[in-house]
Amino acid sequence: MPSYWLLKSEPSVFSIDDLRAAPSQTTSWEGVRNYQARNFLRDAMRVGDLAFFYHSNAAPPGIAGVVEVTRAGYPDHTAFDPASRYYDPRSDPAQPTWFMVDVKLVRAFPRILPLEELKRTPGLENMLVTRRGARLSVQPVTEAEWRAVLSLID
DNA sequence: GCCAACGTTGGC
DNA sequence: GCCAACGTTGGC
Repeated sequence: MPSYWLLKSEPSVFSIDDLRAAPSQTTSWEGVRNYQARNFLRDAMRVGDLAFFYHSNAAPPGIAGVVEVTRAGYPDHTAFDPASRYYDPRSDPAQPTWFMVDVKLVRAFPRILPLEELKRTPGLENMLVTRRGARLSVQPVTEAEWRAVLSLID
């Protein structure tokens, strides 16, 4: 059984359209610099897991589609690159602090599912992304929540 | 652009 | 180990 996740990205940085245009519609999910989110990337996400692609800092913010994990956690090399916006000199290549996964586009929704709609959907009251102040950029999603979200589209 | 909520840092 | 200060996230 796959596990379910939600991955946040600012579309001005990397949107679902950018993923659609990427080679093999696949990208590395780099730049996560939060320990709780890192732990999910490093320890929990498995090949075949599915994730919602969430547009944060967008108008409107919301879920844009679905991606699949195609490579499990491995060191985020952007932390070692001084030219990268994600550079972290404290991450030691011999014992990396930060990790990433690879994800491939499964589907872009025909419309963005706005956060506001998620918030008033029965069954999503406890979904992390609908909770105020939930800043975590990699979030677990329950199977019931996963289905409830998809029922808004399909 | 504002600002509340949150995570991290660092002095003690 | 506490906690105030600071920086960041992200909705609005």
